[in-house]
Amino acid sequence: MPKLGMSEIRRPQLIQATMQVIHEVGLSNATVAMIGRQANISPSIINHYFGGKSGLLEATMRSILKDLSRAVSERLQVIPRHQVGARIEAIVAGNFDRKQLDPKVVKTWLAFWAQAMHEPTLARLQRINEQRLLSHLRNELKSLAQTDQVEIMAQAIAALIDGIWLRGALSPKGIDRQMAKAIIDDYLQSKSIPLN
Amino acid sequence: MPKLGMSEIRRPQLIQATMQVIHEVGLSNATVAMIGRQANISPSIINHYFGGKSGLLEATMRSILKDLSRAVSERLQVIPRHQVGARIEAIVAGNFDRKQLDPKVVKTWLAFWAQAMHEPTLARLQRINEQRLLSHLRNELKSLAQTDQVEIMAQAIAALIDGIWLRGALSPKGIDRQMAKAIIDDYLQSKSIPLN
Amino acid sequence: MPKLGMSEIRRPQLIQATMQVIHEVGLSNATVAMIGRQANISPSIINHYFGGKSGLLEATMRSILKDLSRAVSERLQVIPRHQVGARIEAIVAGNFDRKQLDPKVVKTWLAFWAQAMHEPTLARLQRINEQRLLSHLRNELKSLAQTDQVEIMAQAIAALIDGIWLRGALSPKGIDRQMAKAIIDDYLQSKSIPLN
Amino acid sequence: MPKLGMSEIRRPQLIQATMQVIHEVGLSNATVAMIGRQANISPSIINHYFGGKSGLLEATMRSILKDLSRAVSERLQVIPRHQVGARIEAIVAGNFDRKQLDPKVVKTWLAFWAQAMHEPTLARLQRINEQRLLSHLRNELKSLAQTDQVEIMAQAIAALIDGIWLRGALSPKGIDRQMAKAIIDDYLQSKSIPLN
DNA sequence: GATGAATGAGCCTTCATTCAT
DNA sequence: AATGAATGAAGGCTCATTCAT
Repeated sequence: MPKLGMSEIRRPQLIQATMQVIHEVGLSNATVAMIGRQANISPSIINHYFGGKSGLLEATMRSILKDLSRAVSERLQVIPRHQVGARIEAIVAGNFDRKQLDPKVVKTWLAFWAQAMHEPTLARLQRINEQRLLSHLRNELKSLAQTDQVEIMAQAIAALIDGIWLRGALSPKGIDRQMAKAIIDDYLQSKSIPLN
Repeated sequence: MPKLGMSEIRRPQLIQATMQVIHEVGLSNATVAMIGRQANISPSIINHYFGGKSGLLEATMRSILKDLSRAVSERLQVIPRHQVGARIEAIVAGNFDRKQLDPKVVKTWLAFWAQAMHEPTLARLQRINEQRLLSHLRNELKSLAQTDQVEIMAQAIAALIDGIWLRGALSPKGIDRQMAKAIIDDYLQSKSIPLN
Repeated sequence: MPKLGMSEIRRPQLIQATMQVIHEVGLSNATVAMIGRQANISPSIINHYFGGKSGLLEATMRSILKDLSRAVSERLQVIPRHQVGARIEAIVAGNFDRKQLDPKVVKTWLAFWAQAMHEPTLARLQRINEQRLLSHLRNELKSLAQTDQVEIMAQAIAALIDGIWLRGALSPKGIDRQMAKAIIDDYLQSKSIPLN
Repeated sequence: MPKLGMSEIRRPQLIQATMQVIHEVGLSNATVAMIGRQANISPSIINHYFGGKSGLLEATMRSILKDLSRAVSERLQVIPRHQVGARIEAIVAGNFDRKQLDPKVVKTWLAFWAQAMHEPTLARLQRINEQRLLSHLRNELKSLAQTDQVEIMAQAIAALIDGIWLRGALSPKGIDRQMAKAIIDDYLQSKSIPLN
């Protein structure tokens, strides 16, 4: 966790460097030295401010999660409460925001997931994120159906988002934003949710 | 890839040990020595037969993929061609086969995905698997709708399967097989696909 | 030292294989497995018959030394005792016998020397060879000069032989047999030794 | 090759330690750990600065070659151009400089030669040295004889130097500096080169 | 605050050798 | 006589981390 006092210019540089290196060689092959070199920062300082390699990954993920959260919030803010379909589309769009599709970010997500299974700190981070999406969706859906259906639909949409994202991440073609929207809109229509 | 000649008794032991160790400490912390100890096998022989740590992961994933493939095939075999809904349910059920939900297997999958982004051999393995699911689904759906819809539905079901699987994997509660079936059946009903 | 009983066909094969592998990768990188493969012989048998890697090098050098010894003897036998110049030339020619110039043999010699400094068994072998050349030369020269001069000339000729051989071995052009003869003949002439 | 920045005190220590260990157990048995221990330096730092074991050998040989080169140059500098015999004696003496006769150095030379046949970097080093001696000698001799004779004499003296050196290195008595001088002076006299 | 020198722990891998067949 | 499976020991090297400047 970032001690205050670290130059606020260098922090984002370091986080970008972390993602870049993970992009190039993977988390397990990434070394503190590589990351430092990428950011033109001495490796020692990474230890000093982030308390080691895993602290750096945590900070990096916090940054990505914040971006994700903002991408969703911004889109929701401009859509009235009662336009449920549009609001769900906004949530989806936020999850497929351009920043989240950057290959660097994509690879960092995957590395994060694999690592989160073995580091409690990361696991907590992951759980919060997982629940946030669900709760956003439940929130929108609760006016449209009864509890059981709400739960199923929320889980379905969340699964669609994550599933499309994952399959795209693993495919050489990358994540197709249009396709994602088409698939989920189609689902919403099947469920008679008007998109406005 | 496993040279022939390795005792056919020890191979599966070694693969189980690999998954067990990945389960316990994660792929990046897993050492050949740990795996050897777990299987009561000298680390040297692992290198001899699998050509190193990454060869071992590859062999392990091939084994998991074969299990997955069989889990689907077996279920499909007993359902007539024309019962499309049931066949899709069979595909889904195969993907949520008990073996695939074992935490050891789940963690190995995640490690595999993260690693596949940086090792071509693993990437190829991953791509084959990704396509196999899609092609199974397209095959079933093509008698029900026109091409465009088939594609969207196939992608949706694939995404639901992977998304539910992933979210379950990352959740402390694990993967809920009933829930998975409920969500996907609900989707099929929305699409007016009879489940027989 | 070769236990009797080893197939007399395989022994020379193994020695050839040893030199071949030393030629290709050097002694320190040569492994028993490589040598076995080269000779189509299981590595275990090398241990069985030669008592390990160093025993194999010893046997190989014994074989080379025997060849060298024979190359000299054969040439001396056909030259009358009193034709001292010609006999010295014969000794020189034997040391530059075609077999001794084979790159495989050359590299094995160098490896042997380096190793001999640290293995008594090899050192003894080396010492015998070193003395044999000197004593051959002293033998021929003693009728031509007085003791002091004999010693100096014997040492000089021995040094010329070994020096030319060594410099050639280390040069990319290899050992030049004609040049060797020219240099040493020139030396003998300077010393007024008639070549007949 | 040595990255700059390594403490200039420790570099020579490390090179001495390398020779010492080669002296004791030979190059192939020498381990980075042994050398580090000998110099009171952690093995890791050797890799850091020399890029591995072979880099260390290279640095060590460069150091020995520099000593050799200086030993010759110093002696040549104090002898007038026209005293050819004395200058050749100086070259010889430089090659038999006390430092070069140290058993540690002798064994390192032998190890170097054997290794140079299989490592291009070392081979280049070796070739430069081989040519330097010849060109020194040709330079001195060219005023005394015609081209053909010059070449033969240069090769002869070079061979005598290396041959005496090698035979001494391999002999339990070591290299005899007086004997070396006697043999080569004798050769020069036979060739009517005045020693002044 | 920042750096680079230094380290020690540990991992992958190789290999000579042994053993059961 | 011969083999190939198996092992234990060890080596080179990498890397996160610490320390003195």
